[in-house]
Amino acid sequence: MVSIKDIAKHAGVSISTVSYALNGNPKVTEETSKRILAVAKELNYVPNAAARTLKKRETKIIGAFLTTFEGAFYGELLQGMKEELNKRGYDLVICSGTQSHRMLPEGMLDGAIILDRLFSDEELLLHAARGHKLVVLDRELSHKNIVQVLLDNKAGATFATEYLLRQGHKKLYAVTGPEGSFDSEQRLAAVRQAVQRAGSLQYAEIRGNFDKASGAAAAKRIIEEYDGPAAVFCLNDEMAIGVYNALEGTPYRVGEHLHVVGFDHIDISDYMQPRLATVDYSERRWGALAAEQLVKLIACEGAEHERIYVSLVEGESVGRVGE
Amino acid sequence: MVSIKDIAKHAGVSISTVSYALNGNPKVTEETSKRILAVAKELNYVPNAAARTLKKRETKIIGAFLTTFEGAFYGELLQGMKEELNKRGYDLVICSGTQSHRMLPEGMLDGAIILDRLFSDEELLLHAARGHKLVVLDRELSHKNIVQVLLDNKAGATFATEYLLRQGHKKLYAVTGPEGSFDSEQRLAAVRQAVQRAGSLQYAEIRGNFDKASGAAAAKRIIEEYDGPAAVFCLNDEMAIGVYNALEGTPYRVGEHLHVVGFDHIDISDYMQPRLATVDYSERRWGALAAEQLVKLIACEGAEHERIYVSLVEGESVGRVGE
DNA sequence: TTGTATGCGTTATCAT
DNA sequence: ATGATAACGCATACAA
Repeated sequence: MVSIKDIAKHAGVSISTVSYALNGNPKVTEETSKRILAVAKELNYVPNAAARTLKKRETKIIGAFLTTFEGAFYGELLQGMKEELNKRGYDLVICSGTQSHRMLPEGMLDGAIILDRLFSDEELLLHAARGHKLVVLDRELSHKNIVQVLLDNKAGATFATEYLLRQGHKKLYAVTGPEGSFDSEQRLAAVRQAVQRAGSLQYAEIRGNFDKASGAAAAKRIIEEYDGPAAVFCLNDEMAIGVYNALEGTPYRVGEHLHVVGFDHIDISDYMQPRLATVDYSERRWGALAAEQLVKLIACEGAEHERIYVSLVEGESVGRVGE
Repeated sequence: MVSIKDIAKHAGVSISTVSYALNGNPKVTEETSKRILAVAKELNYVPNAAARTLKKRETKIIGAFLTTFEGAFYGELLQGMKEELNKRGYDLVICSGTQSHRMLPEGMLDGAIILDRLFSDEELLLHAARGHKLVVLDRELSHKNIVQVLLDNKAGATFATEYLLRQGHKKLYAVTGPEGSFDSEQRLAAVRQAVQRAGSLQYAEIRGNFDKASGAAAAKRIIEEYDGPAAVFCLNDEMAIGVYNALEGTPYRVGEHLHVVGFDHIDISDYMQPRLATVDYSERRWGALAAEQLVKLIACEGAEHERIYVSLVEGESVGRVGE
């Protein structure tokens, strides 16, 4: 490995001069600087990250933590983060699994964006207490080193529910996410509120898991007790796909017998037959905003909690009933 | 930040004793060791990664480089890598974009798995020449510090093409991936070979981009010049979805007018109507094998090039013609 | 068994 | 404008 010491030797200067030259410090002459840079290139010099980090106590790397790489990989969200971070001189790495949590306290990251139930609130608060900067996308958590950038789940779920009610539906199912999911719980709370406001109607909740299989299972149960048009709010699109699949080969049709709304507006929802009504938001913007707030937090520039706005996308998966 | 120096002070021993104790070196008494560990826990000690790396010249972190985070295609692949690496004491981080390439030469990674056309062959060879260990999943590259773990594209494309021919098809389209894609080129070569072997039949290639839009564009063109059943081998499933979409609202049907085969066996291919014929392989196994080889390479245990086997999944997207 | 001392590659402070 | 030198936190060879 070639270090600044080698460069110094070859250029006939001291290591401090080399360091200055490499970092563009104006203290060193244009002349020597140019010579040093040339030698550095000649020797294929690359600075050692560990040494720089040890000295400067920063890595210029941000970690995004996901529960798993599978399923919805949050492609656009991550892309949004990456672009924003790169613009601001940071690199992004994606991490998953409890093993990788060590990277935060060990100082390999200047900050982290959390979308990962494998982190407990306590653990995050501990890291924050040690001075690590965090942005959480999947929970509410109060600490001066933590900022929240959250989806407006409440608005989304309210839009969806009221849409179903507006279409005349009197029988409503909510298919939830897994136990303890922040998104699921927030959405569910909004549904309950909207249902309560609406007054007399049949309402039931079915526990799901945010995956296709649990959507299909929910559909099966709904079919079994079918006694007229039912509205089904799947708390994410993935489960709505499961509902569609479960109806294949049965006499029941989406938009006719089961009226389905999803959440997330994932790519294929536009291509589903009938087209899936869902709740839309910009993943990219979400990621970019999270990144922006994290950088501000690190720079101590007064980062603030943010909310990502959502909108309803209507579709033929929901038909009118009643009158 | 609390360092071993602090622990030493609190425990009334020297820093080397602390270091030994923390690393489980048997040179230190059970007694003192226990006391030191207790103090460490008490003080919430966490080792500093930069310092450890600077000294040991290893990070125990592997980087996987992707061209982009978008498209949910690599979830299982990454999961396979992660699980295998974790088992072997390594952590995995996912990186994307040329900016992040620096992590490799700067020594933040003990090795890298490459699936990223943003890396040129020259750049990879340069890193390898510097002693960095690489596994490439998207090209053939010869160097003692590089091992290849490649999909058996040739077998897959041959299976797909021969399947179409077996079903009596005489008119064949291949919809390709982007210019310079290794997978696309390998698959295409195999198609050409199979076509040539088959003798007299109509064959045309349409340049695609591995995304839905280019699949749809290809379908439009095929429809325009339609003059009887046509077989369409989309070199990945994503483009096959595009073909399906493009046919919506036209009188043409998949499995009847256009006979489609894809490649990758992505999740939704099983749910498409009609079910998509495609080429299957285990992403998870691919990732695990890549990880395994990389670790071997790092440990200088004679890693070897590997091949991931594939198989054909038949589907109603292809019907019989002729006789 | 424990302590002392050195160096990993940088940055940065202080002399010169 | 440039050089000598001291950290940064840790591992380890060697001394005691």
